Order: sequence, then structure tokens, then C-alpha cells
Amino acid sequence: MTVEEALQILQDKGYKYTGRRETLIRILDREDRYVTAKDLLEEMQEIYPELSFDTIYRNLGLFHELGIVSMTELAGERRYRMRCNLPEHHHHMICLICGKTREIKACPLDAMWGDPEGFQITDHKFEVYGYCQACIDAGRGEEVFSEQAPVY
Amino acid sequence: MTVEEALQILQDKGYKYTGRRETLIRILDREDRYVTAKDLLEEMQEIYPELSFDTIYRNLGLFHELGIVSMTELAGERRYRMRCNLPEHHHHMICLICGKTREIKACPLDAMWGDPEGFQITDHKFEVYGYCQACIDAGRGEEVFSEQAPVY
DNA sequence: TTCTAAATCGTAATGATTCTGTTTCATTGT
DNA sequence: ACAATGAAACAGAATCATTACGATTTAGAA
Repeated sequence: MTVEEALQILQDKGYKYTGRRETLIRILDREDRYVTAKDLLEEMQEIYPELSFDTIYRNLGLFHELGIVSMTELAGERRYRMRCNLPEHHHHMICLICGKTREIKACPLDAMWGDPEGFQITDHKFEVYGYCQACIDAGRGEEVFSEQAPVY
Repeated sequence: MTVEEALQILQDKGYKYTGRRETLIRILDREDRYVTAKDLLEEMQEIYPELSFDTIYRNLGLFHELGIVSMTELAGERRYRMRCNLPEHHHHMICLICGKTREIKACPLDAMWGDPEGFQITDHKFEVYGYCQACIDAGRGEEVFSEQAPVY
């Protein structure tokens, strides 16, 4: 998903253009990895110091609804990223340190034959977690997700 | 995982036996599906009216650490269940209405050849969501997870 | 039975997310 | 360009799940 495509979607659906929305989309695009609402707020506040969480959440909610962003939970925290542009259905490897992702083209559901007996499938999640080369090389590993959110 | 096995693990690791712990384990075992901490508190309070959330979370944390319970997030809420007893690694289909699970023996990672270039895998998640036959037959669908936690 | 550390209680703190009332602003029609 | 309209944003409070803390109780060992 490019910035332009995202803005186009908003316009097509009749949502208003605002500088905040465009900026938020640009930040998501630039980050290109899973980040928290707080991360986004802090980046937004460099430009709009008065910006409130409300605006972040409201827009993330809208963007998610419109398929502009993806959401997942890592180490007990919700994280968001610009939905990636690969048109085909696919999955991701996610770096637990920096949140960057890498595509996995195969989908395990393809290996199953439709709905199993007595269960109607509506959705699924396949995510592989670990460390990306950049984080390994940089010796990172204790910073970002390290204080592993309490297990419960 | 049976109640006895769970209690044995606690004893082996030197944790104290308490009626509350045993009761919590028995409830988890009886439920045999993903439930919220609140669900557990309410069931526990039928027996121990004074029981606090602290006790629920502290024990769930401990149990999770010891591999007695599994945790996942459905519709924005953390849910817990007694870890199932299948000894081999496997995954689950999860009913979005009642939280019951069904095993999937295959693991998509088996289809991959070790770590991909430049990514060190530490963990993964594969879950299939939908509706179980019992919930379909009972015409459920609007109750349990229906007020879909806001998308964001 | 006594002692000690662990477990629990009671309650407060935290932190993320959501909501409400008011104000500002983008868009549309004049 | 200007005013009207409704959406978006603001400010701050409310809510909810989760975690933390000091005091008390209890399990298990001596």
C-alpha cells in the first residue's frame, strides 16, 4: 500500500482530507514495520504537538476498517503497520526487536481441504517470530520487546 | 494436561499447594476452552467470594510460565485455557463464539526448511478461527464475541 | 508448635483505549 | 470568495484490564 493509494481510498469513501491523516499515513509508510499507537503519537507530535491519542486511535480504527493498516499483538502490545502491498494473500515473519516484517508467500490453509467437518472457518492467523539479520548484526536484542510483557 | 499433572508440576517446582490454586486449575480443566480472566474470577468467586483479580492474574502468570495454561487474544481480549495434553507440537481451530478448540496436527513450519536466510525463527503462531458445529446448531453467533472489540 | 517465605487480600496505581462535549476545519452549494 | 454543514480534532474524563504494593494469612519445613 502506497501513501497515494491510501489517500485515494479515503477520498473514494468520502472521508475528509486532513493534514493529520496524511501525516499519519506517511509515518506508517515510512516506518514500514509494526509500531505501537504510542510510537505513532510521539512521531505525530513532532509535527502536531497538541495531537491527542484520540486522533491516533480514531484514525487507526478507520484505517484498519478500510484495509489501510494491519494490526497484530506482540509481547502483549497492539502494533500497527501499513498493510503491505502484495496483492495476494500471504503471511509474515516479524522481527521481535524492530517489528520489521518479511513475507511468507505460502498459506497453511491452502494445504487443508476447505472447511473441516463440523467447523466453519472464517479467518486465520499465521505469524512467524524471531530476529531479523539487521537486529542480529547490530547486537540488539534487549531493547525493544525485551522486558517481555508479563506473561499473563 | 490433567488436573493431577498440573498439580504435580506445581509441587515439583516447589510451589505451595492452596485450595485456590487447585480450584482454579479445576475450573480451567472443566471449561476446556479459552476464557477470560474475568470469567475465571467470577467462577472462583462462587467459592471464594473475596478472591481478587490479583490472585487470578498472579496464578495465570505462573501457570503460563510453567506451561500449564495457554494464552491467546481473541477479539481484543486475552483468553486462557488449560494447555491441551497432546504431547506433540500442534495448533488449533478456535471457535469465536464459545472459545472451544480443535486440534490441527500439521504445523506449517514443518513445510519450511529451517531458518530462512537472514531471519532467526524463535516462535510462531498458527490459529484458525471460525464457528464450531455446536454453536452453529444452537444458532449462537451474536452473543459471546459479537460486539467485536473495536477494530483498533 | 513455631517460624519463614509464599500466597492472598484489599486496594490503589498504571496504562492503554474509548467516550463526551466543544471547537475547528474541509467540503459543498451559493 | 462566503456561509452552511457535518466530519475531524481537541481536551480531558471515563473505563477497563492488568499490575503493583503494604498488610495479613497460610502452607510447609524445622
